[in-house]
Amino acid sequence: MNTGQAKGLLPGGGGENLLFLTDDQLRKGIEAMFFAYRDFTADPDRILENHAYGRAHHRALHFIQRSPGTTVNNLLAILGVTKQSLNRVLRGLIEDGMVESRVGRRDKRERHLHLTEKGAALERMLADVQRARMRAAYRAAGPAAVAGFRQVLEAMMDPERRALYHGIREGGA
Amino acid sequence: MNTGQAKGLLPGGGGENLLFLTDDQLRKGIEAMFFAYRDFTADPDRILENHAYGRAHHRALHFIQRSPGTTVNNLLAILGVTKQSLNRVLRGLIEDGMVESRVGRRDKRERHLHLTEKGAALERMLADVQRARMRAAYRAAGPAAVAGFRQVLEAMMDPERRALYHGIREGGA
DNA sequence: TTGGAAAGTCAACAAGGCTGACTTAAAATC
DNA sequence: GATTTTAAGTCAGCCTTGTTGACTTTCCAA
Repeated sequence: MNTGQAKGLLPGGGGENLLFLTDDQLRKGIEAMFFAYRDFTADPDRILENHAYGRAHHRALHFIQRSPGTTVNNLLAILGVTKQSLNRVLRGLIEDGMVESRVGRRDKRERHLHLTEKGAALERMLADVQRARMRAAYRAAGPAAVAGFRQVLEAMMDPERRALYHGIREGGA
Repeated sequence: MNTGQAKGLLPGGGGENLLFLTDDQLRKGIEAMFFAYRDFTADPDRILENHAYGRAHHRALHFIQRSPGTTVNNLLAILGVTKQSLNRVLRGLIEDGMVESRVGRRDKRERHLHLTEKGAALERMLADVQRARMRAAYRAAGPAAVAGFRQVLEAMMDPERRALYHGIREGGA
């Protein structure tokens, strides 16, 4: 790699300034992702510690809240982990009375996942602190910056993941 | 939480449109971070597998490349892990001839870290694929979006981390 | 009736975090 | 000069969360 693009201006190009594509700018973006992601997860992590849960539990709670009645297979696709890995997490949440697993009505092989009152309360706590940080960042940066933020993140996703990102719905038996 | 802000428009406010601060918009941002970060790390991860290394090794290589001659303590602060955790990773990289650890000239307690030729080559491979994804995303989104992307990520960082993000330099001897 | 899909389980393993305790060497301070 | 502090490194043990592989149960659908 290290294509000519890194130089900034394309000599005969359309005249657009391509300085934002230099290796240095790209590196700053990469480091920003690394640093920001750490702090992005830090607030929920602190709450999870008190409950003997980890980030994996948070993710499960989030997407069950987001799509109540979602099936295990569905969740598997969203989270991108193995059945065994998800099952361990889910088992804990169900045992602790955070998540309810209901046998499907149409297809009895499926299990539809729902948050209990208790689970919804925990999810709300986690979402609140994470949204608080996000809201502060959004407010500080302003609407135009937020639009750009979302655009770049979306462009960074693989096409299949982008489809997931847009099309989380299903569930609901 | 769930302050009135989530409603969108402040009735008596300055007239600015605050729809970008709704809980729904914030949730989309949170999910975008989750999905994008996965794919952001996926390309280097594939390369690392072939070398029996993990993400932790990548991070070490990146920041040593970025600040040649940096000390262990310095790297510790940047990565935000324990000495024991970093040491395990660093030991592997040194044994494999990827990283060189030189006793400090001024302060002989310090060890200054440098990439070897071999280490630099691996780091270049990792950086190349990660930059390629970043470049494609930047190009697709355009310079204005990129500026917003960086602004929001920076606003998401804790102040101390933001200082680190800006002020990685030191090292050098 | 049979094949395949959805879910769940057991076992074993690895990466990469963590804590706590302790050593060595060298610098800094009293 | 003696003492304290700092930088680095090490050993041991633990946890979470990911992995593979093998196997079962249930049930839908061809």
